[in-house]
Amino acid sequence: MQYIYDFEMMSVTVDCVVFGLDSEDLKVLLIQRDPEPFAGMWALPGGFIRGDETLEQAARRELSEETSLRGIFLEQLYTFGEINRDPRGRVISVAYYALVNIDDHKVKSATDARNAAWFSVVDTPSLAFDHEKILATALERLKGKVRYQPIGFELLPPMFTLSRLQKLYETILETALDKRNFRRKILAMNLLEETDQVEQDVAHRAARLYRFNRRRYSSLLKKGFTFEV
Amino acid sequence: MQYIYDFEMMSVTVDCVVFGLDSEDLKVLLIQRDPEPFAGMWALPGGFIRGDETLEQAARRELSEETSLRGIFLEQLYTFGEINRDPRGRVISVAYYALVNIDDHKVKSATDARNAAWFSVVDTPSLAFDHEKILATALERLKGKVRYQPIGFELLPPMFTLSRLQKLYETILETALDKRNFRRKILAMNLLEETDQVEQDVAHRAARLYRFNRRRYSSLLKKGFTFEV
DNA sequence: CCAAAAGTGTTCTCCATACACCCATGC
DNA sequence: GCATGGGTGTATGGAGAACACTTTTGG
Repeated sequence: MQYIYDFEMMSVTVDCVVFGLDSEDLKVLLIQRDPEPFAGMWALPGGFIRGDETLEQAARRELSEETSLRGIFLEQLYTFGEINRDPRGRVISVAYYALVNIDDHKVKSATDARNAAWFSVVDTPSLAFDHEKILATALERLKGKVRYQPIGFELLPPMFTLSRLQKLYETILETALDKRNFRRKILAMNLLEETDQVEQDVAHRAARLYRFNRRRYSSLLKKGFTFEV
Repeated sequence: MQYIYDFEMMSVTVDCVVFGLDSEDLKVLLIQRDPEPFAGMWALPGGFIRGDETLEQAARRELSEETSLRGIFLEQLYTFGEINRDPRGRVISVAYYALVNIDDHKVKSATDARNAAWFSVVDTPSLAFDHEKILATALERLKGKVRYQPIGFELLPPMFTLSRLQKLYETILETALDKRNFRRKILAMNLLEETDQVEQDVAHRAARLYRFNRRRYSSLLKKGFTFEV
């Protein structure tokens, strides 16, 4: 069977917006491009999709090759298809966004990338292609989604304090939250498990550590529960 | 500049899920395919993207060619890239969904399509390619989005009764709503303009017609207002 | 003992919900 | 005059928002 003509072919890439969170702010992982075009410039990790891999497989492969990240939260964001978004010709890009616990992932660069580094999302260098637009779209999506789905936990280690979680929402949503109200609301959802451990090496009273219970979330989902911060 | 190799090229299509609403239920617009593969089968309107058009332009062109629809609400849905989703080879599809006032659009078929027709979303024939999956994704998106953004109005004529609007939400969300509470809530948002007209040709008391005020919505948006049904 | 963050209850307001009857119109 | 949907108010309960002090720990 052959009904496709050469003139209908184009190139397709994936680009990944990887978010991380440290004690100061929300960060995005960028790589410094080695190949032309835009050699030397900062860009989102990504590359061409191969004929034998799905979109998500391509995104995971590129992440692994360019940043050594594996097994992380990854979700499709949007597909960008402006005609001149790539100087090499007509290239359509399927963008993904990813969330990682930044401490687990002190990244090392590899093929295609000279260098990889975390940048504060409020202070990024200028980016190759239309990657600034992709980043802006990803940020908007993250802000919208984090309130209604329990994806924020992907940015934290498995065990975390309630203050850390609150600060996460305050950072991403750019608002202040009331400590007592936040705790009451988040605990009332019954999605957090209290552990018997506390944070270590702090110069004040150590806070209790909690764990997000995915299992409980899926079962509540079926009963019509909706997460909301 | 030439850095792209032939082996990195693939075909890209757009497919459109067009929703309409009549007095009974939510409908989707399908076309009966003329060309192989899947000749004779029902499918979503769509086709190959050309080198000189953006994704949205391609979607609008295909809609216009295959269904004569123009100037309608259209938004990107998701990109489907399973390896064997198209028997002709590797084809990635960028899906869009559209909302139309079904009465304005008694569709006529044209090129590529033998026939176009509205089907109830709860009773569709089996579809070509992975179009059933695309339709399911679109339905899910519509259900999620209609509650938080005023897109439902796209399915209605410019002037409509409150009962019609309520029925719209009841149909899409598959729930019953309380008439008094619905009216109070929707009117309290201040997004509907009361007109001095009433519906015509009904065998009972004629209901007042309202109009959605887009202008007012954009200005409220800036003040942090969020629509919610 | 001081600095730093942890942890904890109550009040008030507002919004969502539940609920039933009379009215206007066409036939 | 009857069938059909249009149109309207009130009472209750629960959730969100505002708000400040004591406790624990390390240095």
